[in-house]
Amino acid sequence: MKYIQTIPTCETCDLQKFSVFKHLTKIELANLSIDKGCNFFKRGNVLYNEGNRINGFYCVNQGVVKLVKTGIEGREQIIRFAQKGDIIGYRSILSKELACTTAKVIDDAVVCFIPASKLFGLVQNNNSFAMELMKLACKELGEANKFILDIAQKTVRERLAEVLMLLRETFGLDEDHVLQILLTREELANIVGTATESVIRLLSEFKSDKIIALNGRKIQFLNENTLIRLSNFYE
Amino acid sequence: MKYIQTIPTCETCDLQKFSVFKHLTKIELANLSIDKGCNFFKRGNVLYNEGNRINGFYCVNQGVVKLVKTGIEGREQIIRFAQKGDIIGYRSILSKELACTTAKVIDDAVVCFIPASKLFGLVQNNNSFAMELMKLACKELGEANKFILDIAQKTVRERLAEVLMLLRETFGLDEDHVLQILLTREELANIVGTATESVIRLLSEFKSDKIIALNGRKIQFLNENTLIRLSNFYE
DNA sequence: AAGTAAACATGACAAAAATCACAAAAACAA
DNA sequence: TTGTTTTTGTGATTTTTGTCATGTTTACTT
Repeated sequence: MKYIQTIPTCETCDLQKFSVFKHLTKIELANLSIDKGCNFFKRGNVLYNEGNRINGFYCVNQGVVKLVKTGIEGREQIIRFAQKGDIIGYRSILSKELACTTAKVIDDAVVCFIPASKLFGLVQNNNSFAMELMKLACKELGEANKFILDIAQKTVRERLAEVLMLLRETFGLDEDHVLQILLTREELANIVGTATESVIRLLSEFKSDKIIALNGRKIQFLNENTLIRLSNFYE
Repeated sequence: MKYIQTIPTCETCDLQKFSVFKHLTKIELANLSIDKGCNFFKRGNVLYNEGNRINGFYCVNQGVVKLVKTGIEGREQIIRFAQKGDIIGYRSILSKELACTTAKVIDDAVVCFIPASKLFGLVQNNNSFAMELMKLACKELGEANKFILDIAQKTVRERLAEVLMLLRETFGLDEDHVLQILLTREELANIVGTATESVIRLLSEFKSDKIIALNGRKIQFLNENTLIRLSNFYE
């Protein structure tokens, strides 16, 4: 964890245009920058731990953070990812509960920290912001509900196929159709909710079926339609 | 579905004291009652279907409603229950998405319907209400995340034990320790995320272990500590 | 009250997935 | 670079869970 020399100000941060902060006035943005902390975190760094009381929320400026819950015998379940423009920790502030996840950096990141008071201030004074925040929470809730259905009803193969497509949507592919996020097999297993060995086996199966190509942690998408079909996509 | 003669007004509704509406002024409550619909629904009635665009939200005055997502081959997954004082449908209004669940009555219910415009009006003009609503969404999100972990990592037996304890918390027991909600084995399976046969087998197992007693759909709790232990409860 | 449909129960079996054991490869640190 | 740790990969085995078949009981309908 390294202190950043030039703290990106919220006013000049181009991420705010697309984020939950998009309806803030110049003054509100300037005010947001005051008291704001900003740090650089390497892969493996933890922003906060499950069960912590956090007194602010985090805005990811660069890199990728995974939010995980720790279960039986320390086994992690990845709940979601946060990348540039995403905010994390706001749930536990708003519901006045302890953090329900651990936030761990998986791709070297620059993350800003904003005290809870600022969040409450904005909610009080800017209705559009309150609405945006609510929309965000409700969207996440919808996604969580969808995931509950999937994990309850789909096979591991279907879920892995679906997770690959979700990762594709979230992180995109480069010009060679290579997924723009590197995850260990264990991390993949911790999203899908299965054993690491199962992911390894299924990935090689997808590979021999020419659906994907593998090169270390790089996953190249060769046949997305089949992947969608394998995920038992409906609706 | 029967029209109620005497529509309960929001001002006189004693549920509002404990609900998300607790910070509304008398005037706001009176205003909420205008345009409000209120109906009686029998078990099996559907308030709205997954995929519907709903233009209002529902407040449960009496009875129990289950929120389900429909998955593979029509198999239902119960996401949550709503009972007296709970509101449903607000998620899809706030996130401006289609309903992500179907709301089905499982215990004869009186349910009020409030147009979306009223909700937006309150969010705009009453910051405490906006905060309450946010808190609610964030609390639900936390519960959903917890459930994802459970379903991903626990065995069916552990999940059933946990679900029984959750139902106990939500609906309570009578003086004979009988759970105050009647669910079919299939509905239990649709909460736990397993096959109906598995629930039947595990319930009889719990019964022969003297953890519960069964009488039709009535479940009597004989040994809650063992149930908690079986649920692999930690933290 | 009789007939029909739904829910409950149980056994046998099959499928899916976890676990264990171990080896090879890759990543990391000194 | 070398040694160490982590990650990846594979086979064998066991456990868990789902599916299918069938019979019984209970609830609902007319």
